[in-house]
Amino acid sequence: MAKSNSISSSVIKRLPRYYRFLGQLLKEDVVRISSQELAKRMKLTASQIRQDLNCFGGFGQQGYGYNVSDLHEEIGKILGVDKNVGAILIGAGNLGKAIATHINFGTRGCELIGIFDADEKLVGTSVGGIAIRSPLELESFCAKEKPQLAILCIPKTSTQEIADKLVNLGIKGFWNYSHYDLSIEHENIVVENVHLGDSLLTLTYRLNNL
Amino acid sequence: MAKSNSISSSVIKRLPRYYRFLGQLLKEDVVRISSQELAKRMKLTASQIRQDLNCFGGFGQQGYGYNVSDLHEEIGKILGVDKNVGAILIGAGNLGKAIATHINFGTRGCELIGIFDADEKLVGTSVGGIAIRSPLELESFCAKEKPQLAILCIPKTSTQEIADKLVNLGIKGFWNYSHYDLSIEHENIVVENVHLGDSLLTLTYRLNNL
DNA sequence: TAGATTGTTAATCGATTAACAATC
DNA sequence: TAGATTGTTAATCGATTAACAATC
Repeated sequence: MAKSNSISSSVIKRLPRYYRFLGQLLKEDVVRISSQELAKRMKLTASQIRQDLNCFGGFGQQGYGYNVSDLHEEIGKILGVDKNVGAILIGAGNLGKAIATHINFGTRGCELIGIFDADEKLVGTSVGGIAIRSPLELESFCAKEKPQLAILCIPKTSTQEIADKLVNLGIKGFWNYSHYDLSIEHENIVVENVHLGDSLLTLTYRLNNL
Repeated sequence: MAKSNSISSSVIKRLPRYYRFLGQLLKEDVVRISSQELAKRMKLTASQIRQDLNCFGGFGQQGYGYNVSDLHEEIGKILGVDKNVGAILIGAGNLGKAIATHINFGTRGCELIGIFDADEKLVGTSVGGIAIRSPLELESFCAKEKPQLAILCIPKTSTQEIADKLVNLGIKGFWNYSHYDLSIEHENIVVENVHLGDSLLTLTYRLNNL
């Protein structure tokens, strides 16, 4: 897909939200919706919705609007919810365990296939039905199962080192929860740094400046 | 502070990252840094850094750059890390527990002072040294302790209802982890919707479109 | 003083919004 | 056909980058 890389990240970041709202409309048995109605629900402008959707093609019909079910499916395809990307979790502390059990990977084009933790007391136990393995098994596991995605729930001091190692084992994407801004020099590697602490700080800033 | 509300949210969202990087420089015993050096580290432009900082005042010195310790402290003050905002957690499931134990509230101007869960089996137990209470106690607790911030780790179906209730109990800010886009009609309420699932979807989108 | 680097204004770039012809 | 609403182009707005005078 040549076009895909040219989509601005502002648009991409809005796609999951469209997908969620359309899923909700589907649940409410709404068959069709106009950009105007959807804009009202999502607190956006109708213009923006039409612009965003037209990055990927004309999903609507003049005089009618958008078919909710079709549009939901189309956006799902764009996001790749029908894919099955193998994911491994590194670090099974409080946060790692919560991610493993709380995130619905299946509906997001992923499957959690392995969990690793250096703590020997955890190795052998399981979280959400998935056994926790020793990092020593990482190499053979990746060679066999070929996960493409790694979720990092480890201390910031080891993040860069482990990420570099994982790149060599074939990992193409990082969902990074460590308090460290991961950046990978290799080409064709994607990183999503999640900084929950930053999110809290922007909230308290706004709270203190009401 | 009249000025505070006029700061664009693009700038505000970058502040915690500046704060983190300056904290790291401080650890590395770096005394002074130029916008250019900092830009290189943070993968930003020097222009942007100077523009951002000058929203709040001239923290630098021509010909010298910025004093790391001073700038760190100034940004900390702007973000309000020296404040002590009372926070309550609603919902002590996997995610709630992880938030309670994993987030360092103290260094972010907050203090977690109460946890609530409707599950009777959880009431009376504690997480991170804080007792889990019944939602029945919510009203009296808020009247007494006056928390300003609520962290919502509850199912999406009950989010809006509970949030509206909490507004009436004096809550001014919501850190919302439920899979629901919370919006509050009342004035002077701030909401930060965290959608971890959306974050994963944008990552898989990019992964599938490399 | 000369060199370095800020603070700030001006230029550019990109994203959002408005407008409207196309068309269902 | 008439009305509604899209797809798309043009206008606006805001954010980022560049440039440079001020100044330490």
